[in-house]
Amino acid sequence: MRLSTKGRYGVRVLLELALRGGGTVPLKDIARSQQISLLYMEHLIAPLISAGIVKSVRGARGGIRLAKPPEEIKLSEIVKLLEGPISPVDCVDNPGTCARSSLCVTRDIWIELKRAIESVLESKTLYDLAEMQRSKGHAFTEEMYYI
Amino acid sequence: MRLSTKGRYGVRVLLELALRGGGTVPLKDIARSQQISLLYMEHLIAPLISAGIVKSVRGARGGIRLAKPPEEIKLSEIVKLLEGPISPVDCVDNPGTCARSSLCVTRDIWIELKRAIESVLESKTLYDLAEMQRSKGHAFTEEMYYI
DNA sequence: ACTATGTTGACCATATTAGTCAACAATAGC
DNA sequence: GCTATTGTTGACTAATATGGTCAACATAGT
Repeated sequence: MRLSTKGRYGVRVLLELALRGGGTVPLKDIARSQQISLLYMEHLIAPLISAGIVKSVRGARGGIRLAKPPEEIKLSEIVKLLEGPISPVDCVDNPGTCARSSLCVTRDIWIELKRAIESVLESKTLYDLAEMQRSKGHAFTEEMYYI
Repeated sequence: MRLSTKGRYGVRVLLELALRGGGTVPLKDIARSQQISLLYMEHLIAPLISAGIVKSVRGARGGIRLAKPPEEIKLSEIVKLLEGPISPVDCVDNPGTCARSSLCVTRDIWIELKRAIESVLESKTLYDLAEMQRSKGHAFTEEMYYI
């Protein structure tokens, strides 16, 4: 039940965008403040751009910004885009993968588990995270100049 | 957020033991009815034996059985033994792994996520699963002879 | 003794993860 | 229009995890 760096990094990057406000931010700056490899980050961003969560601007003084207001971006979206389906096992979304799906009670448990996970991730938006961050008394500046 | 075969197989094996009642069952039989490689299953069982969830008997007419009543075996135990800690990311259990843990709101989300997962797995025992299976109208026999 | 089981550790193929590199595309500013 | 600065893409790679097999051994029943 682990999250890979994709999901973790992705959420951090988008949270930083939310905290910075609406401006376009070069990948390099985010990579530095989040201490993520720039080249790796580029690959993380790609699916977020395709999905219309992030908008990018090429060329000098380019960068990325949120394509939607933070309150419209749920964590579940981000995690699904970067980690794939939430389901702990395949048969949850796709009963056909296992012949005993219809009789299987372990599947029922995994369904319940998926719902529990999804309910947490559906209930939080980037706006919520940004608010949490601000109420911790550490807005963007501190994160920015870390290290 | 995926479960490996270890966790899935492990739960299925133990559920079959619970459904069969208290008797000692050869690994071979379980491997056959669950369609799991016997040699792989042996490795799955080992940590369950060490943890005192399963008792084994060597030699002719040997096998395994539950070491405790099914209602005392929570799914969370099984999953933890076979998959490792429930936490979606390391910093949840071990804040020291990341210098920003104390200021990090994404960590707070992962903590919430862990709690949601744990709450599902803590609330279900093998007894509950066995009951669910029986009330589905498909007790052990059907599972047993499933090819 | 012999056979039927479980135990252990070494081994292996494949997939996934986490990244790097190089070539390219587009934009701003001169 | 040139150049520096950015993002885009696909190929590549090292390390690790996954899912399994094999062989040697330990132990119990007949």
